[in-house]
Amino acid sequence: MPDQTASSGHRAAPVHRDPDQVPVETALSALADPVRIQLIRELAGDADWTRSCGSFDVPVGKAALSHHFTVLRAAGLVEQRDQGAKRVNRLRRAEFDARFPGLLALVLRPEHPA
Amino acid sequence: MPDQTASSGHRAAPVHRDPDQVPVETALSALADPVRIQLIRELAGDADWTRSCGSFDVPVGKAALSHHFTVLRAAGLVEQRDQGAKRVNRLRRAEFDARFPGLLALVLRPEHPA
DNA sequence: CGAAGTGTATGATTCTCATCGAACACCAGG
DNA sequence: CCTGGTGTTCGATGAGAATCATACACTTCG
Repeated sequence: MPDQTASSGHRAAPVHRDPDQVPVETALSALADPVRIQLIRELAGDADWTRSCGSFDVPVGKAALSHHFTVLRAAGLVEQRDQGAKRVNRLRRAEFDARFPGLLALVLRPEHPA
Repeated sequence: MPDQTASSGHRAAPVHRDPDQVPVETALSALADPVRIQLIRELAGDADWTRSCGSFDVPVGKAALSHHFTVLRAAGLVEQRDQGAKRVNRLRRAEFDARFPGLLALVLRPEHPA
């Protein structure tokens, strides 16, 4: 009977970085990619811990997707948690916004004025 | 006897792009480079039209420097004007900030306290 | 005019990064 | 236990970016 806190296992454990320790240049280059921008936007649209990595509609394979999440974690933009077989995500809104005020808003903002 | 408005000549004329027509991704990748960040920072420290392209203390050659300015122009970050033999620069603070509020501030902000 | 200074254009080189395919590890369910 | 689903890792590939050295165009000044 599986524990309700789930994940009794010992797995790789995703490497996170606190937004406070992220250089500006890293944050900018993390967001300067169309695929990652789309990930952030979709992630912002749903509640925390409701989206698994594979649930995003992006035009890349699994390997590339995994890479993008690594970049996002290293930039302090997303947090990941293992939930059973899946790895679920959370956008670190408050923390990231405290470190880089307004930056997330620019990316989440609806595209092209005209 | 040189005209006081200077530049009687017919030269290449630098290609500019209005910040309103710049995609977010372009702005971010333009600022996601250490050399260009330094250029923006130095440029912000002095008055408009007082800095020529060669007056920046960056660890790259002339060709690469010229390339970086091309990128900055295409991102709507700087404006250039020919003044005699030199090409002088101006940071498009207001216009760029109107298009991407807060972004320039993040880059100009003093680097991580610790 | 000739020389020196400033910036651009071109071509080649190097590096980084995004991507894929395949192999592997882990979890859940029959 | 075996199978299908999820995600990571590895190696290789390709595209794009940054850089340099050289050559060129234009300006200014002697």
